[in-house]
Amino acid sequence: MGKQRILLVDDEPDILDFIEYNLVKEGYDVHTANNGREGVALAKKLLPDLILLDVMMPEMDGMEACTEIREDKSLAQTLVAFLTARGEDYSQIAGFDAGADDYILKPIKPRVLVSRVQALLRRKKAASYVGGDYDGTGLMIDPERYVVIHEGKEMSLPKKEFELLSLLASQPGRVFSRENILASVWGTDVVVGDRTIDVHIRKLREKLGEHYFKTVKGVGYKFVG
Amino acid sequence: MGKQRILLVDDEPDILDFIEYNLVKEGYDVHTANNGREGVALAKKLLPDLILLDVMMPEMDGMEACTEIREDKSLAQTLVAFLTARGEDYSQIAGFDAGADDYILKPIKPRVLVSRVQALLRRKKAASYVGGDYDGTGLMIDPERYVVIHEGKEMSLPKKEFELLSLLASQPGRVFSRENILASVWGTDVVVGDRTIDVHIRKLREKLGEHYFKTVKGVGYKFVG
DNA sequence: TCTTCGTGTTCACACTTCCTTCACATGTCG
DNA sequence: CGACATGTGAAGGAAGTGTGAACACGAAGA
Repeated sequence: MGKQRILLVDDEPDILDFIEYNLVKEGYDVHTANNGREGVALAKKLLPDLILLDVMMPEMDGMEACTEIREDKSLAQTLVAFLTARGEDYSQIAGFDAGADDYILKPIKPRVLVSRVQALLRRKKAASYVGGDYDGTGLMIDPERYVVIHEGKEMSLPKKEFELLSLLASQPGRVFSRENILASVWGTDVVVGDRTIDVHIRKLREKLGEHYFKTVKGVGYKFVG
Repeated sequence: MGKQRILLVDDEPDILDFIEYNLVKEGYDVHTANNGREGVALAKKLLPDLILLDVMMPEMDGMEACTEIREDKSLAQTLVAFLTARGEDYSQIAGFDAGADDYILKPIKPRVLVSRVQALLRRKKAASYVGGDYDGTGLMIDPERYVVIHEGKEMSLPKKEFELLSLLASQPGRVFSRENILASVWGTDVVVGDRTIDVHIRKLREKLGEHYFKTVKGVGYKFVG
């Protein structure tokens, strides 16, 4: 399942570095942006697991950004946490529910930050798998045993295929762009041609059946339960 | 099963030292953490046999930690015991069942502690046979004597092979990553190349048969009953 | 002391599977 | 019909694992 990805958005480079350092140390895949606009744009590409959003920023502040994030369906699974200074107009934040999942107070203490982040991501991880109970007909993905149960048969898939399937099936019906898929399954630093995705999709189709994977031309692929 | 591993979580260094001393003396492999957050993180790496958890701690208290531990399937086999001071709000603890296996009252008396711990781990040991009752065909593991009964024949395995087998067979079907295996069988401080694992797997295959051990490329190994 | 054996580790090499790429075919939409 | 995106088959390379053998070490015994 690779590293979990965090997007960090703040306009102060010092704070960016500081938080990034602490999260990278814990093994997260951390990306940064300097303002809300950049942050939202990057979020759509990366599909991070968690976005840490400073409230006070130029260009687009945290709450605006959060609102946009919440409007984007592809980011429905992404958690958002605000970073707020104690002195800031708290009522405004508390009163206006932009859909954040957590609030973290500045000044930031590394341990607190890390444990909050871990807690958030743990909850997400626990809830991120498909199919729920197996009814005998559908498709069930079991990440712990690394197998897929399909029409009663248990089959094991190669790593990349398994991860690709896991991603698509995590939100049935949702279209994932090639960019999204590359970022999630291959990671952001690996460079592979995007035709590679097609080939893996083909293999999944061969193994599980055509109908599960729908191609959306010019956009990407989606899983249909 | 070699030394049994105990993770001790408490925020008071004195108590940590005191308990650690007493348990090490009894031959346990003791690790420590200073708060719940650290404790949970360490538990996932070490997969200890028993976790002793102070109830009152900063960062993350014992009950929170226990709840999280119980949510992690890889720790399903791990026992949890609370350390509680007589004065602490006992009703809260008794009322909220976080899934602890035992409660040990402070102040801690060495003899009591040790005997409770031994009792807990004995129960665990007794319950660690594979395949339930022995039907003459399967595989049975006897941790007391470092012996495996396979197809009616009793055979003794070298330490590392035995521990590796015990680990994999403790949760048949589950894939263990090389990282997990190293932490559990070799411990966290020993440094060995992970190809070593392959070699031990090979030996187990030679002795017990290919089919028990399935390789999941890029991920790890799993035991198939 | 010297040998012998069992164990644990590492290494080099063989092998298999998987991943990726490419070229070309097919399909879709204006 | 073009222009573009995706499907398909095959081929090469990369990554990960299996395998045989050598070495180090300590224990047990001659």
